[in-house]
Amino acid sequence: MSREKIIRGGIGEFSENGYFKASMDNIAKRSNVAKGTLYYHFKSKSLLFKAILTEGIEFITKEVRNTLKENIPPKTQIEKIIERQIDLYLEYKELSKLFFNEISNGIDEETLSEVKCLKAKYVSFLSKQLEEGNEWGHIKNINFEITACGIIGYIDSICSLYLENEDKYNKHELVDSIMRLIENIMVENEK
Amino acid sequence: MSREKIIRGGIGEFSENGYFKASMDNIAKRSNVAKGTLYYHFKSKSLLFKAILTEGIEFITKEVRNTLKENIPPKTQIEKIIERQIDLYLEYKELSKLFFNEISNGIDEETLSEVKCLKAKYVSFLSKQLEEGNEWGHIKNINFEITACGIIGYIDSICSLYLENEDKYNKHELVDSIMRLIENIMVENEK
Amino acid sequence: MSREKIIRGGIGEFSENGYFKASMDNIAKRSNVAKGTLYYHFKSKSLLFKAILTEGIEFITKEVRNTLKENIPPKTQIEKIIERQIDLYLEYKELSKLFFNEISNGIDEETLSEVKCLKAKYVSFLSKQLEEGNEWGHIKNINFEITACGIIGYIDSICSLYLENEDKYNKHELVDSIMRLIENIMVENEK
Amino acid sequence: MSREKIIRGGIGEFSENGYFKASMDNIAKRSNVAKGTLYYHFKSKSLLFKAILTEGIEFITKEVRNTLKENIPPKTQIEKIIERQIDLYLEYKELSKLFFNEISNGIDEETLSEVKCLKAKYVSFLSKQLEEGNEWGHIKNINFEITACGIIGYIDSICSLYLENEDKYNKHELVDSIMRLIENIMVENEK
DNA sequence: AATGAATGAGAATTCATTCAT
DNA sequence: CATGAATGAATTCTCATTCAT
Repeated sequence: MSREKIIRGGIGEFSENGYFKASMDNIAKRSNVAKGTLYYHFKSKSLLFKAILTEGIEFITKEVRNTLKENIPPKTQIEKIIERQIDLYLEYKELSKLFFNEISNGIDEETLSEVKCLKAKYVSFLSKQLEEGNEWGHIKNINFEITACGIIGYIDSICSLYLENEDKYNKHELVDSIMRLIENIMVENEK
Repeated sequence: MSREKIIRGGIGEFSENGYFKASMDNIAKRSNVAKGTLYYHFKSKSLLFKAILTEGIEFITKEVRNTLKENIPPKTQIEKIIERQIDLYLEYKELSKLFFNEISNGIDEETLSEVKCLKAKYVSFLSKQLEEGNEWGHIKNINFEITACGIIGYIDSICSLYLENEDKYNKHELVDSIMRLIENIMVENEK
Repeated sequence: MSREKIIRGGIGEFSENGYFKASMDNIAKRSNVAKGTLYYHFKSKSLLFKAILTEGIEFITKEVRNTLKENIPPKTQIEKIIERQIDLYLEYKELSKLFFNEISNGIDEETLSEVKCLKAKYVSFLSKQLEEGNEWGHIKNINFEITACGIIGYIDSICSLYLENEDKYNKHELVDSIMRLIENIMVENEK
Repeated sequence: MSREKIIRGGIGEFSENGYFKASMDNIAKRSNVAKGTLYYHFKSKSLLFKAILTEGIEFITKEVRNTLKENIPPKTQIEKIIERQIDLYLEYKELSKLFFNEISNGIDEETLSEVKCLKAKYVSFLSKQLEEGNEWGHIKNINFEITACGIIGYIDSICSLYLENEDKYNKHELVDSIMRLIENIMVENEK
């Protein structure tokens, strides 16, 4: 029970203040547990952070994977994936902010590298989808790892823009702006 | 003289450790000045940070603007800009890491918003280039602000990837991966 | 337990060195607690100072009030009050020095005004005693607030003098010197 | 020229913020001189403070002494002195606040004791006036040093009260409240 | 499992003072 | 006489972590 409360409280505190300005005191308050309880469940601040990030990214990856369906054109597949990721980003914006922006310098080496590994896996997953899609397409000579990584940065960037100007932009425009870019490397075979 | 030394020392310390883990003590040591000197030139840590970021982004923006030439096709124009930005990112990687990744939560409100403003101006600049380029092209219905913002996130993301795996990837692949994406929205008139 | 130790240590340090030269480090040492403990119990130096002053003046006021008895001539009443206050001043000289002398400029606005309020209440209390006493006496046209305030300044001033020259003066002379002054405005009815 | 400017600037800064919160930086700014100039004229902060206090008290003492006239009744003499002191207090309130309230703990031992000496001299002067006046009067058994010291505390206290509530009280009430107290120990011979 | 008082290392910041010009 | 950049010791305050209950 407490563990769950702490994870939720931690997501809020970390995403609102960033890893460093987040304090264990505040997390305890937000979670309605005593400070000692934090340390009963998690050995340290950075381990709590890692747990949140790990569980968060696992959840998001699973959700995105669930959009995969068989027998649909790869272009549509990619589109679905991107659409789903954007939706998840906007729905779980706190978690997303953590995952995409708080993985920066200063966090202790070990945690940092484990989290980077999680992110790399996600890039790898998207990369494979692109590659697979491309097998049916006609564009060669593209480095899919790089492109996948770039697309994730692209999505992060525009979702942040959207969240800061929710009235100014339209959710559809986000997906559109990416699809416009990648549709040409994902041309169907029959063409 | 001292001021210059501090700016240089600050860039190193901030980009290596991030805003929060960076300490004024270390900055003083790196800069070879006494701690008090830091405060003689900059009223606070966050103001030093802001100064570094402001001067840094101004330098980068100016450099990128210098690639603009008249009478060349807009697609080439954009390509030059992106190429230049990637080169600058990789050359001034410390500064770039600061500008692209350290603008996150936790930094004090005022500094944060001023820095966001600087970034927004940069997005705006790129956006205008895209728009102008497009006037000669044939694709409509694209939100240039969003696309420009996304492209910047894309560049940041792949440059970081590159810097962490310098042996694995090739600098040309970076530029390529973007150009492949945007060349289709930047088709020349005569087509 | 710690809180009590800190209050005691704080009284000593503050009265010995004044608010500004008193250091939290020293207070921690005097109180035999770690520096962090100070901040666990009191949010800041000025809040610790305020707590000490507030609790101190409450104690003193209560003690002085306890000297009030019914059915004794007002002149005697006043005499008892003044005698008691002087005794308390000399007994709790550290606290008294704080209350009477350390409420000066430089302390942060909020603390300062709250402490001034405490002092004003004390003036008010003495003023009422004078006024009540006077109802039985014969002197009119005196501003009791001003007189009460002045008497407190008088007491402070002579007690300080006494404490700095304990061998030179005699405790009785202190009370005497005031009573000689006010006995004429506190003449009994029957006269 | 500079010296004079610094003294004036110092009085303002010290009385507004107290000795400790006053900063040499601010004094320099208020005085329109560079910080180095401060140290050209005064070896240290506490020596500047001492200079201000010494010159100030000398000025005030001289002014009060000037009210002395020959061949007037001692009671009237005392009254004139007190009236003059109150007037000076209110006219030079900044300086007065310094002289009466900023002589507290924390200031370095040497300066402190010299300033205390100045104050003692002033007490002594008033004491002599009381004593002399009394020779013509009829009250014995009073310690004039103590009474003089108390009266000075009384005056300080009520002047502070007045300055904080200038609308509430009347300047005449201040003098009155003291004279009412001391007139009885200053009865003329012929009575 | 859970608590919260206590800790102390580490950080930012201040400011009187110095000194080369 | 006057300056102001540079200094560094001292100070307040923060906060992750521990531990007895």
